Amino acid sequence: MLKPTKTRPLDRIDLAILDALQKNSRISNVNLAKEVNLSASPCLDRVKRLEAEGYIERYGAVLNAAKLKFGLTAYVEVTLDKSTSEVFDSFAERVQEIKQIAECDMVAGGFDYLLKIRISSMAEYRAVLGEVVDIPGVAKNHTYVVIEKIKNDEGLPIV
Amino acid sequence: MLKPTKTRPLDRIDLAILDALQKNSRISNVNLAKEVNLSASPCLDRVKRLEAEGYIERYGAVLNAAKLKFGLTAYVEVTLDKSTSEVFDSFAERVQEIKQIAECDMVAGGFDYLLKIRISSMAEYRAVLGEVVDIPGVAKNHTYVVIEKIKNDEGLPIV
DNA sequence: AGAAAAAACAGCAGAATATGCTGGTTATAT
DNA sequence: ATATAACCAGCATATTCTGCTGTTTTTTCT
Repeated sequence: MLKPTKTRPLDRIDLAILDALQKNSRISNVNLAKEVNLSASPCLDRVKRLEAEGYIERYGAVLNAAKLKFGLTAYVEVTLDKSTSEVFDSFAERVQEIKQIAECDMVAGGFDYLLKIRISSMAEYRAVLGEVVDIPGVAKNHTYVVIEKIKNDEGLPIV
Repeated sequence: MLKPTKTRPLDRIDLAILDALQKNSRISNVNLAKEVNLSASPCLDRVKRLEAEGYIERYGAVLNAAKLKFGLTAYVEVTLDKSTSEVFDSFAERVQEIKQIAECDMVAGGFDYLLKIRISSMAEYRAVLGEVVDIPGVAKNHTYVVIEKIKNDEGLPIV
């Protein structure tokens, strides 16, 4: 019989560590320990455990999109004309290859996929849209260009 | 007379540094230097400069949403019934307060705002939707629940 | 409730890293 | 061609990481 991996629930300190790290992943361990009222060693132990248990997927830097020529964002709704796993799979595959597609979700409620694309200009948007509509099975699409960012994704509200 | 701040374009090494950091912000400076074929000091200088010039907005940890009770994602399209700056402002203000709203963009092309919400259950979704429709000026909304994540946002494709 | 076991904790020491400084090189502009 | 400025590598010191030890607290089982 398979013993389930011992998965202790997270306590208040674990959540404080996760929140501190998602707000600033380059904080030194000693400062992190101070922030969560722990000494350095147990704090480091907990961070290692949270990493090992998969609560932390990765540490990343958030870059300034506008300064790096990705100032425009658009959402594209895509409808496929056939619902076969073959069409789904080839669509998913092509989506990985088009680097301007930042995110792609399969959704329920009216169309099939919602794409978030990041581009530098409408000319580049036009080029990307051309690539998307050429994917086999794509029947319809509709684009919504972002005019203003109202709320930025700053991580999970775990506190 | 105001001298424009000397803004040198980014070279290949700068881009390599930014890409390495967005993929792993906790890399040590000496390893980062190795990766971009530099010695430690100039590498650190460049990182500091990229931070100061705003290319790096912040360093964060990406947490596992499913393990932290945010396993469901939904997109909500919202249409307002009046286009006054007063309605816009109060909407933006309320959006900041509702913590399940991870992202909010004002868009052109059919409706006014696209919300990305993260919740743990349909019951919580129902509660959040109630809060959204109670914001003054909200006329219509439509929800698309995410069935499958096809492509995750892994940062800007700067290489 | 009490004893045994397990987990968590703080402090310490050696290894690794960050960081400011110096001198030398390369690129840029006049 | 020369002067100027930016960039680079290496070094020294201060800080931080990280594994280890003994102690305390919490949990579990009787």
